[in-house]
Amino acid sequence: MSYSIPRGTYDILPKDSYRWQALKAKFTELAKAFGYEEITTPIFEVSDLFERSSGESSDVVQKEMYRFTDKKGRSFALRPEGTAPVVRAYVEHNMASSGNNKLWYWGPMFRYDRPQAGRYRQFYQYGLEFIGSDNPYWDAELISFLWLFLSGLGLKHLRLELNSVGCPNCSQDYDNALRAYFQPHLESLCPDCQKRYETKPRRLLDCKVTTCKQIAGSAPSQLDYLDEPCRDHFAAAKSYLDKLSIPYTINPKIVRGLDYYTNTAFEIVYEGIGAQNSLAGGGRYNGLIEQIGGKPTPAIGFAGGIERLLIALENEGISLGESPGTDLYLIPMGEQARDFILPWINRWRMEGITIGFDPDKSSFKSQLKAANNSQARFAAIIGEDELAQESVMLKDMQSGEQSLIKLSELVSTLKTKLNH
RNA sequence: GUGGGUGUAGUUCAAUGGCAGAGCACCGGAUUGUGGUUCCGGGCGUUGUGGGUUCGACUCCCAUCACCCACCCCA
Repeated sequence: MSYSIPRGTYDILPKDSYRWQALKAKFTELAKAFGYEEITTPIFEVSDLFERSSGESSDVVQKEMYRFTDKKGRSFALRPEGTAPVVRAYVEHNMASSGNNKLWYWGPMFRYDRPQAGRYRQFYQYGLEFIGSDNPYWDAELISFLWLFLSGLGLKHLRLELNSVGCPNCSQDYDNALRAYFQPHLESLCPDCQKRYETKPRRLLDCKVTTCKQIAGSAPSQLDYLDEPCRDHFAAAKSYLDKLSIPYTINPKIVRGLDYYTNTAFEIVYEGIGAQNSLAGGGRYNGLIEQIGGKPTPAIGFAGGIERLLIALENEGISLGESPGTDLYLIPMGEQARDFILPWINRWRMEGITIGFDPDKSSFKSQLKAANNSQARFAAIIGEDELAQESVMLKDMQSGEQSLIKLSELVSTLKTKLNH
C-alpha cells in the first residue's frame, strides 16, 4: 500500500456522485422556491473569525479547528462551520444595503474529531441563513424549509425539536439558576459534569450518565427563565409553525454548541443512524453580526449534515440519482469499420447521445459483452454489410431486436427511441 | 483526547502454530457476425506495516497505522 486517504475523510466515487447530485438538485430547487440565493465563501478564513464567533471556550475552538499559519505568519483555519464566513461576507460586502438577505450554501467543513458513524473530519453541510429581521415569522419559514426539504425526500422518522435559549440577559439568569440547582449535588455528578458546571451548566442537562440524568430530571427549565420579549418571540414563532402545519416537539434541553445563538433553537433528530442522530440544527443569532463588526442585525440560520442525511435515506431504502448509463455502444468489426465510424462518434456526442466505445476490446463477443456491462440501451454493429450501405445494425439490448439504420438517420431514430 | 472491536484476492469471507482457499465480480474460450443463462479455463495475495517468540506465524506477543463502534462533542 502506498498512500491512503487522510483519517476521517472519504472519496465520493462516481456511483455515489449520482446521489449527491440528485440531493443537491432537490435542495437548490427548494431553496429557489423559497427565494434563497447561493453564496460560496472560501474554505479557510482567519482563525480569529471562528474564535470570536464560536466562543473561545467552545469545543470547536478549543480542540477541533484545523489551524495553520501562512508564509507571513498569519493564522488561518479551515472553516469548522458555515455561518461565520457567510456573516463575514455579509458585513464585508455591505449586503445589508439590499434589504433582507436569504442565502444558502453547500460545501465542506472541517473539524478535528475522532471519526465515528455520521462524523467525519471533512464533512459536508447544507445551510440557510436569513439575515435582517427579528420577526418570528422568519424563524418559522426557515424551519419549514428544513422540514419540507427533509420530509420531501421521503424521510418518515423525523422529529423537529424546538427550544428557546433566550437572549444574553435571561440566559445568564438561567445559568445562575442551574448552578444554584446543581450546587448541592456537585459531589454525585460525573467528572465531566463537574467541569460542565463551571463552563456550560446547560450541558449538564443531557449527560448520559444515569445518576446525572436523575439529578437533571427535575432541574429548572430554560423556558421558565425567558424574559418577556424572548417569551413573546418564542410564542409567536410556535404559532407561525402551527399555521404552517409544521409538527414540532418542545425540548427545553436543546443546547447549541456555539456561543452566538439567541432565542429560537431547533434540531432535526433522526433515530436509528447511530449516536450522531442530529440531521440538522440551527437557531437565531441576533448578536453575531454586531459581534464581528457589523451593524446590529438580527438573523437566523441552520446547517444540516449531508453524510447523516445520506445514511438516513439509505436506512429508509430511499434511492435517488441513478447512473444515466450509455445510450449507444459502438461495435465496429475490424479496422475498416472502426475507421469509418470514428469521425461520427463526437458528432453524436455533441447531439447529447452518450456513446460507449472501447478500441481495446477486439473480438466481437467481448465488445457485445462490454456493451452489456455498460448497461447500454442500444448497440450499433458495423461490419462489412453495414459499411457497404452506410448503415449500422441498431440492436436493442433489452429486447434483442435489431434493424438496419442509415447513418444519416441514426440520431433522429435514437432520439425518438430514447425519449420514448 | 479516552475505551472496545476489526484488518487475508477487486469484493464478501474461510484457513488446531504445519502447503494461503472459496463464493461473487472480472478476463478468456465453447467452429468464422450476436451480450445477459449454462459449461470449461484463468489467482505467487508484500495475510495493513514494523519488530519479537518459535524448527515453523494469517494464527501467539509488542508497537504502529487504518477502519468500525461508543464516550466526548456535534452536523
